[in-house]
Amino acid sequence: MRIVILEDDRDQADLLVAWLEEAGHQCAVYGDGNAFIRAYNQDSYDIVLLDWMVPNLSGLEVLKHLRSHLDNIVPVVFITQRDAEEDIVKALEAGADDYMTKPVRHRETMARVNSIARRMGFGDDNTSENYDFPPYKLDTKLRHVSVNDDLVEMTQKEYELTLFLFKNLGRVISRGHLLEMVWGTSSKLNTRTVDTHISRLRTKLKIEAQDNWQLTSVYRHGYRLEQI
Amino acid sequence: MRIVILEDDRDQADLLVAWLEEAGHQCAVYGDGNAFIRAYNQDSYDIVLLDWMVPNLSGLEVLKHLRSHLDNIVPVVFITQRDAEEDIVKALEAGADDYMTKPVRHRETMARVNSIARRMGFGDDNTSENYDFPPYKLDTKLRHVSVNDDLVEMTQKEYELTLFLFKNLGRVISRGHLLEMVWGTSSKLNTRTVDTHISRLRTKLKIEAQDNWQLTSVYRHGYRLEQI
DNA sequence: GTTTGTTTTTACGATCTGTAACATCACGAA
DNA sequence: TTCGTGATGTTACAGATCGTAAAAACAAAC
Repeated sequence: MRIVILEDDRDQADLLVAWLEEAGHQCAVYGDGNAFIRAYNQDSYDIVLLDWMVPNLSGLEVLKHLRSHLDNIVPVVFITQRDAEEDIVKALEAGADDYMTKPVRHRETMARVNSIARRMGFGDDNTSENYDFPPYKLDTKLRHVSVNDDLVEMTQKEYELTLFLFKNLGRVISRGHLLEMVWGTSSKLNTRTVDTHISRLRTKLKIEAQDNWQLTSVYRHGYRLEQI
Repeated sequence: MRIVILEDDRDQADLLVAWLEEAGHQCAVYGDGNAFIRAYNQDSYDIVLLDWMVPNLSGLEVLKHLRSHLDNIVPVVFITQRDAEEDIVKALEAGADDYMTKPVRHRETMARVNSIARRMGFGDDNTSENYDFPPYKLDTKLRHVSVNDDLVEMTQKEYELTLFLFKNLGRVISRGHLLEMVWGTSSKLNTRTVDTHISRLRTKLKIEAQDNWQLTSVYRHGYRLEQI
């Protein structure tokens, strides 16, 4: 998964990155609040790890900005000093999903990240979970998508993209994010492949014909599938 | 939120700023009445904290000037000595929304600020709210704006700006404030982007054709959308 | 090698958005 | 009051971005 970390302590960040990359995740690290927000303006991630004490803008400020302006769905794990209990309350109230206290430990970190991953259905393929958002149905076992119970003929890539979009319903997903999670190619941002596939999905899923669904582009960012 | 503080005691101000920034707010501090008014001439805020005793112009004078010349909507919290009860009456009569007595305490301060924040709808995502100001209607779910039930074709930026203006009906909003809340860019004040977009909105919303609506510029400040 | 189905690139028109340009307006100084 | 300076209103435009169709590249099966 794509994980972004806000942490000004270099060593601390390196440690987290090492653990997470070992587990097969992709990490981006920013050292201060403004850099983090600038980055999130251009891109999207699957998990956010926020340190409380960072230069420039506190983690809490970043969190509030994230929730109100950028993404109020992405899971956020807050990292704070062990003794600052009231910080925890504030962080959770402001929309954090979980927290850890410093010093962070390997097992705990991976447990929390994996828990989120599982909850998001990113585990292995044993999550034979199905999705039912009328008129759409996804059968993850058979890799079938249907509209009003009519099977939609889809290629591999189209199915993967559809599944990912449904897993991130309501969120703006950057092209980089899609390329990485669906195509597996990091870098390589100067391609129009994503756009082409989105266009094809719009046709195949008959999005236009549904009055409560839209698959919209967000200028200079990416795409969002939502039910309204 | 954007909070401006008038307080000449450096320590006192630092304390307030620390608390407020910790809670994710953005603060500006001025030490005397004239500086405060000069600042408010150039910018707008979501909350004003006014100390009673400041050099140059008393808090009450500042408040009166603020209400009569600058902004008679922004919530003002007045800070006064514990024993000066008559000051409180005067302050509330002059248009203050709330007051606190010195020495200010953490819990109390945050409670009052949060209350205002909640009242202003800055709390959580009350984004499912719709707005109905005839002949204008905003559907925040569909991100649609209509005039006399005719859908107005808008780009995303235009919609965001419209929404923000309606959320701040009757208030003068500085360009800096708009750039920060709609564009997400602090700094960068030497652009005419806001003006251009406002102009486009005037056309699309047919402001001129409505005899009880105006979207006016306030010289060297910003813009105000109001129903008259 | 050919066929067939999939994926990516290319191409081009439409759309979005900030800047430039210039006319007009507001305000303060003389 | 008049005048000058800087701010605003508005339109035009340029560069970037997006939608989509069609061509090209690729890959697997025959």
